[in-house]
Amino acid sequence: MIPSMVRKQIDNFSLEQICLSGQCFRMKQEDGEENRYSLIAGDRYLEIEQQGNVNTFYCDEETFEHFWKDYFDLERDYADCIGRINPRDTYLADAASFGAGIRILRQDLWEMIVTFLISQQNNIVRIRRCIQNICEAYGEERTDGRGRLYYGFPKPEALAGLDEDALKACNLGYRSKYVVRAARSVVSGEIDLEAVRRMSYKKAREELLKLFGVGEKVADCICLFALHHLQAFPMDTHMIQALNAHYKRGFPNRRYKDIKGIMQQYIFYFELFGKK
DNA sequence: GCGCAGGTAGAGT
DNA sequence: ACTCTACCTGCG
Repeated sequence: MIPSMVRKQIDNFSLEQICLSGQCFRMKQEDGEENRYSLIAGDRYLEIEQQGNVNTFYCDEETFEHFWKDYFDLERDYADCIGRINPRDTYLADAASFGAGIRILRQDLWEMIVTFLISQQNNIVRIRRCIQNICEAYGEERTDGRGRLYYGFPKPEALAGLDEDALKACNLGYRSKYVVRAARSVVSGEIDLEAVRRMSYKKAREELLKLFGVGEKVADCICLFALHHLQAFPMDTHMIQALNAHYKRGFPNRRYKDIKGIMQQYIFYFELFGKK
């Protein structure tokens, strides 16, 4: 049987940039295969090949239309967002031009809660390893299209019963208890993820802040990368530095009110990878 | 050895 | 309302 695939031309879409922009820790470039990426989202596995603006998604049409199109936010016109940048703001214009291929994904809520709990005071290499570790230890085994084994993301139920320090074995360090307690909060119904999904940005943020270990930065990352609240503007150390250097009179929140999160990603990515 | 990496909770002013 | 510090771990 020939594996099914979907081929699409898409502008402003760079898998490399999405992969590096630090919002998705389960997408990686396949070694030895230059333009090929693999991605695990929840329990789904996808391979994509990217040559210029031609993208081949290795899945059937139905799955692409129903899931991945939405996941990668392919319906949104990012050129239009970039076009809204104040031309006199050369810093933001440069950042956006550098990161034009970034897209804000629509990732799984539970997965983002755990991922960004792990991200605090941590570096990207280790974050990826931590996630890989908990998936291998507590995620369900699955096989991809080529018969290779991979692990889904551990469900709250799989983590809720653990000792608070159990995930230190997965290199989470002091973040172990944050993750275990979050799992308990979900399983006990103390926080209702389905309800959070339906909430406004303000309400969802408030709700997420109730979780032990979730502060403002992590709550905003979850709002942006899982709930697609584009008003969210996560402030981490890099953003504080960038805003101090380039927006002494404050970031123009009003102008970008409904797409601040996209601008945040351009700045963040530019700060990390754009400087020579 | 020491400081830091995409923070946060808790205690102390 | 601020400011300070401990917190795991690995890497330079």
